[in-house]
Amino acid sequence: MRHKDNEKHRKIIAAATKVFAKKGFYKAKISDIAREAGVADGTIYIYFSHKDDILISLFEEKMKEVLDNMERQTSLETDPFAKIVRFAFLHLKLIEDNKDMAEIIQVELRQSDKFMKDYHNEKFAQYLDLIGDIIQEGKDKGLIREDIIPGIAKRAFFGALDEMSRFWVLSKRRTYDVETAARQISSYFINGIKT
Amino acid sequence: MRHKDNEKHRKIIAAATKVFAKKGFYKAKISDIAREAGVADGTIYIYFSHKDDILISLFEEKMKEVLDNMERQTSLETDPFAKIVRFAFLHLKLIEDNKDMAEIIQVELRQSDKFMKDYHNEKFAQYLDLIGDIIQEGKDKGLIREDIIPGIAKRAFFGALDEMSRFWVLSKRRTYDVETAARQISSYFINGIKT
Amino acid sequence: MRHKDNEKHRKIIAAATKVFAKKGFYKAKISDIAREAGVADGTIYIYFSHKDDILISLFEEKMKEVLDNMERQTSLETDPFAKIVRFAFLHLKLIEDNKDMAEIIQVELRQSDKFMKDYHNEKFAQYLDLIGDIIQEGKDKGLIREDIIPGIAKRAFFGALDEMSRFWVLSKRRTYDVETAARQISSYFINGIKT
Amino acid sequence: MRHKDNEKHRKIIAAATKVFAKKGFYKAKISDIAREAGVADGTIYIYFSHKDDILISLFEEKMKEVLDNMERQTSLETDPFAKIVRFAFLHLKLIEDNKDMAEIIQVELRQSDKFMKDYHNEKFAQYLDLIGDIIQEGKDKGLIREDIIPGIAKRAFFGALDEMSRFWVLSKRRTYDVETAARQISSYFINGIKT
DNA sequence: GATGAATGAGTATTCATTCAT
DNA sequence: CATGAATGAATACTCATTCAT
Repeated sequence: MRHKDNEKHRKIIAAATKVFAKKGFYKAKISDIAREAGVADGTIYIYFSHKDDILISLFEEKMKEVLDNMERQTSLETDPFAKIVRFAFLHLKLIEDNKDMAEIIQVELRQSDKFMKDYHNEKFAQYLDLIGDIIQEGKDKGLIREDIIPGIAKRAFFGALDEMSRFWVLSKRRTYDVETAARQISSYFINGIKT
Repeated sequence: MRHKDNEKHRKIIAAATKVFAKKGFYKAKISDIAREAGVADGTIYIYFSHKDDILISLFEEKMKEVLDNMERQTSLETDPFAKIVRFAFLHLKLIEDNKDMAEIIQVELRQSDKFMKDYHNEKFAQYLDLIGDIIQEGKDKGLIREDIIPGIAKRAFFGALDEMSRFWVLSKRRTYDVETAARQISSYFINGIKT
Repeated sequence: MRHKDNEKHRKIIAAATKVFAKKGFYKAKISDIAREAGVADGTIYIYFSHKDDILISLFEEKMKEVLDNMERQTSLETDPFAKIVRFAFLHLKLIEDNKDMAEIIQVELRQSDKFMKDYHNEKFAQYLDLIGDIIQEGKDKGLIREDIIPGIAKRAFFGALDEMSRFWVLSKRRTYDVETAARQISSYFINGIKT
Repeated sequence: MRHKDNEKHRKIIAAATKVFAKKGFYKAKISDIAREAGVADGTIYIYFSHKDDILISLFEEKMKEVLDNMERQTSLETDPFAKIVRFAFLHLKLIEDNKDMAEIIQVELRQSDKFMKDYHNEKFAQYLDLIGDIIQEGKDKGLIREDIIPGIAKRAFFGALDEMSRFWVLSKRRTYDVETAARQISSYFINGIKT
């Protein structure tokens, strides 16, 4: 009955996304998620072993999707700078289109013990490395200054985008439009590191 | 008995800083903090009305200190770009010198309901505005491009620094030294926005 | 699983009756009641929302039973004076047969905030009105003096019986037998108000 | 410094009367009483050894006064029935004039462990015996029926008055005036027991 | 697989009482 | 005597997790 399994699993993840975003991880009760998903409390433990697991699964599934998508999209461009511009736009667009998810990643995820302590955040490292690879490519092509350290630069660029999205998530409104913010931030970065 | 009051208050804040950083806000028990501070559980409630209050007090006191210090230090420079370099260095140095505090601000603070919901984070806005004011000054002096939007740029710069410090806090090691990171990040930013 | 529900509910009420009578409302711990009922502490909160709710439920259930019984029994007599004699006897007999319950109603019930403040004691008013109605009936039939005020008389009669039972409850012994006390008290009252 | 002692003692008793009546014994905090009395918390423990002691002292002092007064007043009458009428009136008048005190005696006193368990309520027994003595006197004079049992009759009469005052205390209003209630209740009783 | 009643460990907060000043 | 800061024992209630049906 594989089909049915996936169906329940999906419904629980969807319900948890809603409930975590609304109440926060610690305040969200398993029974809230169960009610929202239309299943019994105990059913959740057939698909997830702990409360933390729901949060982590939710994060991993979404991150896999995001990673795949971002990889595909940036590879459509050949110019490293064009890749950077596209990355900025897609990242901020993603936040805009997935407010609940964004709030969970920005705020709630950090409240899970298991996530913060036991979980080596590989997916996030891969996401950062997408930027690192673009920068390295730029350096190889002589487009980016030799003294730029990719390990710092990728974090600086990601941090700039992330702070923008944190602002949007917490202020519950978008002061600047996605395109403007993406263009500004990628322009600082590109001008900042180009040869 | 004013002296004694401040003494206890200080000891509790210091103990809480340690315990929150080690265990996280939700997992930290009042009795842990009391033991660490060398007082009885009940004594904590003479100085703070709730568990949340300890966290918020801790944040406000530190932020006031940081703000005052950062304001004083940046005003020693006259060139806006020199101010930016100094800001980056001081910010990262501060994180390095206050690991516990940094971890609390990065991670734990967001777990306090009262903090996230009822508290308008004025101190943080003022901190960001220190950067915003430098950028505006640079634009006024013709050193920074006219099209740069300070509301986005200040967040991009802060975010770049913050992501670097988050990396340090979470990885529990400093891969790059403070001076290198500060120089890199401020160079991206300055080159990125200068005329 | 309706049967099981009622079973647990009943067991908790029975345990609470015992514990409240022995220790008093404030001193009775939820865990005492749980142990006595043979359930976990948390189980109590499946059936009752607060500690006060146990006390109030306990009171209401017993009062309903008492009221129904008293109404049925007094209606078996046609003579108002015979009704009064029977009321006195049944009231004191009830106390004798339900020492724990009587002590709770006499003493503990008043320690519940919710009971004293938010709860309009309708059941007790109905109980008093059983006496009031008998007196009115007696007046209508010309058996009781015209100047008798039912609102005072019903309280005087109930108070006389209640003081007797308070004495029994607090002294932990019955100095006079139920029948003697009932006959004495109803005789004072009947002779006192008859035409 | 005897005079000063009595002064503080008196102030604390007065404050406690107010606070117990308003909040109830369990909810009244020592610090509430201290504030109301204008002394420090610790000062209360110079004059009383426990919280219960305040309640018990308060009760004893008032009862002594009441007993003395009631004894003096009833001895002014020679006719036992006139004594009964006067007793009823004085008792209800006392309640009316000392609402706070009455509420404490009716309700709060029973919340003190020490009072209910360790304290043999001698003063109250003496108060009841005032009625018992009057009834015995009436029997000796041939005014009251031989079959009347004073131990039951005194409680019936006191209970009638007490229920009336409980009604007044709890309903926070006086539905009938003191004189009417006293006349009614003593008339039931006198007619009920006279030869 | 699904249910949901039952479990019981876990903790912030209160407040009577003490005692150094 | 008076103070009031400090103490720390005491407890109702929550909720993740289990397991008999």
